Amino acid sequence: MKPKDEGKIDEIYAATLALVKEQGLSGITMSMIARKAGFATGTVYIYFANKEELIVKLFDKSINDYTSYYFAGYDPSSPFKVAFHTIWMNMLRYSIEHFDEMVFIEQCFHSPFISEDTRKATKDRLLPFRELIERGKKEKLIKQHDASWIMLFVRGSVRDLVKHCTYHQLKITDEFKEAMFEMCWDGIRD
Amino acid sequence: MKPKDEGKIDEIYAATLALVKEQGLSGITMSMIARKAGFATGTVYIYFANKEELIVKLFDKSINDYTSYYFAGYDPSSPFKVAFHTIWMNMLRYSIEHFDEMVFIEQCFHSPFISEDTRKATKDRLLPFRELIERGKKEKLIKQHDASWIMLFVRGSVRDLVKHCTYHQLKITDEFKEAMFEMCWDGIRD
DNA sequence: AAGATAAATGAATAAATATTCATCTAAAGA
DNA sequence: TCTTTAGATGAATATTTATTCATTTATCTT
Repeated sequence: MKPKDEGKIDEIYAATLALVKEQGLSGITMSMIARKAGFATGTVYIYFANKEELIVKLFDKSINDYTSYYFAGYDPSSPFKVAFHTIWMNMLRYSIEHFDEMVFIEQCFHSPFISEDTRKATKDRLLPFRELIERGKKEKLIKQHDASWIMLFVRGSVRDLVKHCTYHQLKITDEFKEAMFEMCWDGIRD
Repeated sequence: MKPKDEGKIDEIYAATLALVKEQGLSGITMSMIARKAGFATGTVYIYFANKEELIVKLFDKSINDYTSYYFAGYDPSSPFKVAFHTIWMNMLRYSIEHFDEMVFIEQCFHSPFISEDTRKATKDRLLPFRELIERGKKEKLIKQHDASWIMLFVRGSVRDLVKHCTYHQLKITDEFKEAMFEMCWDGIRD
């Protein structure tokens, strides 16, 4: 018998992400995905029962990717600013290297494919970040605001920044990264 | 003869925005829009030649709304921090009061309806904000970074923050607004 | 090398959606 | 009031898109 080529799943995912970045979730069809991945339309249905399953599985994978990126190399026992810097740079790196995933996740949040519950569950994934913020508050290094407010403040700026740079093909230099980090840090520090 | 009821256009717009917020641009159909607005499907085609025209016109209107909101009551001759505060609060107010428009604009940027050129033209609308930032740099009140970087930093945090509050039905108190403004300001000031 | 099995194909079919249009109102002007 | 005109309707049609399936192809097992 001929074995399933599991690598094809990743090619289908990649094609879908590329198309969503270009056209949005509303602009893509199963045959476009197949063509972009280099297969016949029917092949996609060997790996996914239907369009919804494809979207939902890709969403799960994307959420996993993004969480593991955020906390890569994060050592909770290191000094607060070091730990914060690690996570901040990880956020930036994720947004740059997985820009299409980020766009896809955002689009899914406003789509019939992803439920309210799934969206809320996603927040829990950021628990380690929340704990770090709480620690920073306890150590009196950052402002005593609600941790959610601080997380939003930090993540929001990272994301919009990467979007802008990607759309305008601006190079994200180390100087730029450090300038942005500095603004974030000055914003939250006590 | 029976006159066209131009008020219907706004009802169609409102229905479209509401649906896009719930379902995303991918999840809406012309008959859904008509039903939500309380008309027959065909009625929508009296006011708009087709779906694309509806989306594009609503996009234009939304972009106009958002620019006029941003600069409402803005007096370029007032002290820098006052002027900045005005625009910042306007951004926040727009994001809150026209949340669905904001979501719609974002979705349009990744859709087949809006061209690359249109997207880029949108940036020019923020020229007065850019000029204000340049002035702040000249007066040595804020950091000497590229104005784009500072604009991104400011807008990104406002938007993500409103999204979060809307999704979680959190009340946006005056205390919250001031805390967020303070973080932004501390982030950019020299 | 031959048989068996499941993947791959893409044209055919089903389902969903956009758009039209014959018919029916409602308002304006005579 | 009557006529005229254009808006409103929603069922019918056209178009697009998802999904299936008979056929072909590739790989594994013996």
